[in-house]
Amino acid sequence: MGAADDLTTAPARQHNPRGQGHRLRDEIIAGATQLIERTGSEHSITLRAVAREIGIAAPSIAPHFADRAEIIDAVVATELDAFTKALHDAASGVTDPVEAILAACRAYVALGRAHPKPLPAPLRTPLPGDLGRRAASDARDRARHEPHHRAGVGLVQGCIDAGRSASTDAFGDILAIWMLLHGLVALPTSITSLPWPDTDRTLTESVALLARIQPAPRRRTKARGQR
Amino acid sequence: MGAADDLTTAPARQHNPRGQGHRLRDEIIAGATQLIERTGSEHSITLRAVAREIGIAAPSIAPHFADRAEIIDAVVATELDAFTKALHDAASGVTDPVEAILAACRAYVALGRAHPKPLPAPLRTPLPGDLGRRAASDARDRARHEPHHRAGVGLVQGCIDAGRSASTDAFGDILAIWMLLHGLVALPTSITSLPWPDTDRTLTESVALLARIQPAPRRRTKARGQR
DNA sequence: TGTACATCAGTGAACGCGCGTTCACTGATGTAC
DNA sequence: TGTACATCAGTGAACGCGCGTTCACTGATGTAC
Repeated sequence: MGAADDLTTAPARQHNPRGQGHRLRDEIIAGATQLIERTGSEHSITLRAVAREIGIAAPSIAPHFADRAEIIDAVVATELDAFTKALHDAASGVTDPVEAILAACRAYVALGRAHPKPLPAPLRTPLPGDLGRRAASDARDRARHEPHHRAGVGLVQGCIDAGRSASTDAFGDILAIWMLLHGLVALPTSITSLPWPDTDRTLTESVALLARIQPAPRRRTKARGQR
Repeated sequence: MGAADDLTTAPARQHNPRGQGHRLRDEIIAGATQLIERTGSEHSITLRAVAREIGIAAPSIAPHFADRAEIIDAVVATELDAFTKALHDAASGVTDPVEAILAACRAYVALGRAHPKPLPAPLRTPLPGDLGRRAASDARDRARHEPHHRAGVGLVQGCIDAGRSASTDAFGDILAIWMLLHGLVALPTSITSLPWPDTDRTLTESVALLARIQPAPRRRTKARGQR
């Protein structure tokens, strides 16, 4: 065991500075996310596997997470934050209210499909399996999902206010749209043998129906080629 | 180890008759289904657990199933058959075409929700995780899902033929409805903290929209209080 | 300014457990002669 | 009609593996005196 070994073997991770132990928590979440993305399944999340992934000893996880469910929960929470932000960004630059809601819906589907099959799309099967059981902390769960729900209500309301939607229940209609989007992400991915129609066409048409979009803008002085 | 033990301990299962070894296969599927229903997760399917459930030795499974994925696959196939049949039954007695499609949709959601959370609703997350990988035998996968898809096309077509639907694409429209139903089953179950609207109302309204159901029946001599 | 000590951050060997798989086997039943 | 043998259906002990968890520890850094 000469000095050479210190160079070839993993050099015994240097500790985080005092009071900064929580930094490891973020590394654990990042490692778990990588693991899910690489293997395509949250099955692969075990304490030992995550520890291996980021090069620490398995017991070092204990101070930060009680069990694998807590780690997965943290991954989901992180992804959901990014997801909510991406949805917001997708719609925020768009002035036409119908185009805005469609842009958000397209972003939803794109994000959902970008993730590997089983878990990490926060939407795919939002809180699966045993996780669902422990994440039952309803207040937190709600705090996670309400932001994009509220944003969705706003998008439908925008169409109503502009006279582009006949909806009288923005609250309920956006949930129906959400259900459709969930299926639009999940079904063609898992049942690959059926001849699913073009995603964007389905999305555009079906969202328009569920949002009760009206064909004519109703505004008198609609500029035509104005874009 | 007297004769009394033969009565109190499990009496060393008597073999199936010669040539009937395949009977055990059905027992294994039934045991696995029970296990999933009881634990609420296909995680609980292990060769040993299934063997325990039906009182056989673990190696006895090997001749019938190569691994746990094959067992889960068989459970899904069995459930899908029952599911397709239930959908058919739900709609077959109904003469009004709009009511028929709604009845099938209600049956879909009821069946989906009747099953424990994660797997066994064949629809919930149809072919999850590692299963998806191995069930890639596309021809079989298609043979499983095409029957209820075709039935769905027929239901929409029935509405079109009766002048109750403005749909020009029964094929695509039923798929959009399927996506909605998938979300209607999955989302309120997994995200319990949001104030989901009444399921039946959402279903009735949204399916009518996606199937492009027209408000007026168009038939001249519509009987009013006829039931 | 020193120095002893407490605390923090993390290690590494060892454990018991359930898992899938192997291997030699048992006992009933059909079949060849 | 007997009898030896092959086959089928399934058993039970043993294995090696990865897992979560325990336990005593190490070494750096801040703090009290």
